[in-house]
Amino acid sequence: MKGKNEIENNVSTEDKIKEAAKKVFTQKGYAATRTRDIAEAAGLNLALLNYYFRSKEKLFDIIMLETFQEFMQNVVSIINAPETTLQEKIELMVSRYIDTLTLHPDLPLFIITELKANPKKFMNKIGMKQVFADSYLRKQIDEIRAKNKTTLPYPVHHLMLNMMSLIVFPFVASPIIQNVGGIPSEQFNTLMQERKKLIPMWIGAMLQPAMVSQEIKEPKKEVNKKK
Amino acid sequence: MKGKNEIENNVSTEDKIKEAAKKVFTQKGYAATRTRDIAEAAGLNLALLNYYFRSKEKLFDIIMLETFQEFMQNVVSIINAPETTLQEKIELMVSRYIDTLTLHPDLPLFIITELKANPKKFMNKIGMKQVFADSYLRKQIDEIRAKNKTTLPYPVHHLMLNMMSLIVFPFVASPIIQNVGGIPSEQFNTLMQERKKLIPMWIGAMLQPAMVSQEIKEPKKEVNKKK
DNA sequence: TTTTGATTTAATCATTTGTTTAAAACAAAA
DNA sequence: TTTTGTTTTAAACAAATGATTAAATCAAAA
Repeated sequence: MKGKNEIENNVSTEDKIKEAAKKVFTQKGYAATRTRDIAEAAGLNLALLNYYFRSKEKLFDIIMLETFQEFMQNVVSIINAPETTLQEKIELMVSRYIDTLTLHPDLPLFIITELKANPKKFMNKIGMKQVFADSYLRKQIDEIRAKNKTTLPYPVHHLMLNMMSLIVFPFVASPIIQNVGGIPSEQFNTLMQERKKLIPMWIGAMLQPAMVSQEIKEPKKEVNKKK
Repeated sequence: MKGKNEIENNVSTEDKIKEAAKKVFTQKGYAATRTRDIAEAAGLNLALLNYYFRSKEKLFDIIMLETFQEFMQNVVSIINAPETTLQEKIELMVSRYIDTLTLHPDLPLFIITELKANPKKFMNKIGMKQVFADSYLRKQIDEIRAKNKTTLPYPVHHLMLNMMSLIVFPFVASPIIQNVGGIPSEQFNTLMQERKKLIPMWIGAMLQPAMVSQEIKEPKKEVNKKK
């Protein structure tokens, strides 16, 4: 026999709950969300959460895992494509991430916070160690270094770190940038769009042997200029 | 008359509470910390928190404000010094921030999370809008741009954004970097130390008119190379 | 020493919050 | 229509949690 809700408004209550849970959890974090918040956001009776998912924690684990995988999948398929050049890979990653984060700016802070709150719990279930080390992207970077007959004056890790920093941090820090830095949200989005072109350029520069020791050309400072 | 605790072990109970509160709050965030956690961390009776600070929230507000100001003070004094060159300012900021964050890696995530959870509350009390826009650093960057007879192909905001991203993000994302990226904590710290020299170099490169459109020199890709 | 006001403690309170339960509503099968 | 298994609801429970209280303790002043 079948319950009434297999298809209702085209979406099952189970999915309504997941949708609402994802919204509230990613916005406020596990500790700050009340099961009642989720029920209200879903427009459903509180008891349904436990009926479908047993407990707040089990529901959260599902959301957390799905969100994390969704977030990482973005990058995995790109960095392992054999048919794109390094330049293309970088441009693709930057562009796709900025689009994703513009739509879902809460994701990175959510993932980082919850992973930090409970590292052991998710570390295993995620099985994602070495994604970068074994990637095709990594192979291509090594190729560049060989071709240029130069060793970058720093471990490759910095490159990946820089790329993620330049892409993700502005979104993570947007509460500060917008409130403290006094940058309104439209201007913020414009800046992020500009970065689609700028970040690949900056990363490119970091791969140039020529820029090994850049110094800033600036007017000599005179101390006590004001006497 | 005087209570017994004016000086005890050289530190008042009020300060013990603040110290413990700062530790627990910055580590777990407001929502996830229990007043009992703080009392236990301080080795004090639970009721003392309310005796000295009235409520969890009032105690939190004090910690939050002090922490934020401490975090910002680092930068304010540096970027407004008239006697240092731009290059020196950048090196100083990078170096000091990396040292601070190595000692207190929880600070940025804490500040960002709590500011996001309650923007209105802290926005006003902080009075820190326009710190960058009015800074001496900003003036110096504009000088460089004039001197180089080039306009950077992007708004100045990106520079400050990049610097903060390159410095702060690795610490914010350290749960991912260490657990998912499989980088142990000693190697992580080594990387951060390396960045004291690298970040000023990278930022320097971003100020060069020459690097306006860097492209990566790489071997041409052949599709189906494995055929 | 006694007194006094501040500080600390153990116990308790009231509210919030995750979860359960028993009954009602429902939709499909018989 | 009646039966049956599923889904939903209102109500209640138990534990957690922030806050309060009244008594005990303490250190300095008288």
